[in-house]
This record gives sequence, structure tokens and C-alpha cells, in this order.
Amino acid sequence: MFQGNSDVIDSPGHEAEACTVLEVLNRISGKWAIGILLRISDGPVRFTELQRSISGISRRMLTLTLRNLERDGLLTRVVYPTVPPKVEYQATDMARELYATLRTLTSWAERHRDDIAVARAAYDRNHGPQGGVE
Amino acid sequence: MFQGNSDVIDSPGHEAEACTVLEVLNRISGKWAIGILLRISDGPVRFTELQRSISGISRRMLTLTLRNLERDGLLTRVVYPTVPPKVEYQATDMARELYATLRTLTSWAERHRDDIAVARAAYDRNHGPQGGVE
DNA sequence: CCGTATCCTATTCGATACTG
DNA sequence: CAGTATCGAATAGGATACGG
Repeated sequence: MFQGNSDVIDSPGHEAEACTVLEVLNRISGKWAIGILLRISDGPVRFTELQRSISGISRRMLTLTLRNLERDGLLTRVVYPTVPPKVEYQATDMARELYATLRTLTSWAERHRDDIAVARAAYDRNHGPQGGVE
Repeated sequence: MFQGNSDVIDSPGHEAEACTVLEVLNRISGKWAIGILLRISDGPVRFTELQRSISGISRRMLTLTLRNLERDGLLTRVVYPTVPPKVEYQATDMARELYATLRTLTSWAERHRDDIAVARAAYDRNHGPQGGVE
């Protein structure tokens, strides 16, 4: 019944700052965080706009990921009390420091996508389904 | 009974290359991958040595993560047929291209660890346990 | 338009015991 | 030393339905 029943947001009162770095890195891991951060990299974006851009994400996961990023100070949520409601999400300075790194990361991923596919295929050929010596 | 029952290694024959980038990024996500990669950044390291350095990791997760990284061509596994056995893990060139980025990432995490903690505390104060309007 | 609540599944991970 | 097998708990994530 707590908001962080199990899901992503951990309940306040449960401190867990053991691993310095990995704890923080876990904030930008998760299936959608990087995609969201990159999407709002050049200006505020509305909720529905985000949902359509990212495509594949459910409203639930979009909300949860946005809340976590907001909680950690990586984006701000601005509510315009209009009708219909309008909510914009916007990267903070802290998040902006990440963009260069994030882009390097995704560019690395794109550059080596084929290499990885090849390596994987080779591995699966040798260490086949049953670990078969054959 | 298959090696990829559910765990980390996905069974060959199930192609899933939909998302270009995220698919690949998922390879260096996971709780231990980055730690392992950084640990082998300056030369080959043995299994037990890895286990002690990383500390907190179980043999099982060490093995699984190593296998996945090997499968994706991020490290190589060299077995010396001695007794007792000796196995060394070593980063590939592809992985070495990642180190600069990985260090930038972890340094960002360290620089902003406090900011994040503060942001989180503030968030939890406002959007308290019940989402209470108060 | 922008969410939240519930339910359910798949995946991740740790503990433990066994092996070449 | 360097693993593998099995089990079980916790968590992430999807589908769907409801609300301000």
C-alpha cells in the first residue's frame, strides 16, 4: 500500500548507500531511463509526447521512470494547471552533464552492434545449446 | 535443463534485435558487469581474484556475468590446463574502447552522489510516504 | 491529458550444495 | 581453483482498468 511497494521507488527510511558508485549508476539503468533523458535533452517535453517518442513504453513505466529521475534530481516536472492538464519534463543541469557520456555510450553501442552480434553467434556455435562437446 | 533456463544468457535461436542501442546497452547493465570490466582493465585477472576484488558478488553471478561478457566479445577467457586449474579473463579491444566512457560515468556518479542524496531527501519530504497533501 | 491501482509474469540475483 | 545445479526471494516490467 506504500507507494514503493516493490516497484522502482524505494521507501524512504531504508537507506542503502553501500556501494557509492553502483548505487547511483542504478538510477540511469533500467529499461527506459536513458531513452527518456536523451529525449528531453533539447528542451521540455510533455508526457504524451514522451510516450509517443519512446514507443514501446507503457504509461506505467513512463510514470515510474520519470518519478525516479525526478526524485534523483535528474529532471524537473512542471505542471500547468490548465484544462486539459499539461505537464512538462525537463533535464536538470546535473543530467545535462551526462549527455556527452550518454552519447558516447550509445555511439559505441551502434559502432559495435555488428561485432557483438558476430561474437555472440560464434559463442553460441561453440558453446552450443547443451554445452555439447560434439 | 537448458543452460539459459531463464537467467542471463538467452537461448540461441531467439533473435531479438529490435531496439538497436538499448539491446546492446543491456549488456553492460546488470549489477556486476561494469565492475568486472573495470577490474580487468589493466591486465588479465583470475577468477578467484575477481571474486575477491569485487566482493559481494557470488560465484554464480560472477560466472554468469563473465559468460555474458565473453559471449558478447567484451572479454576473453583463457584456460591453462594445469592443476589446479587456472583461468584468466582479459578485456578485448572493443571493451577497452569503453573504459574512458565508463570512467566518465563513474566519476559523474561520484561527483553528484551528494546532490542526488539531497534531491532524494527533498523529494521524499514533499511527496512523503502517502503522497500526502498535508 | 496525465496519471494511479491491481494483478500478473519474467528476470535477476543470492544461498547452498555438488563437481572435475 | 573454477566452476555447475537447483531452489527461492526480490524486483522490474507489461496489461488492463479506473480517476481527476
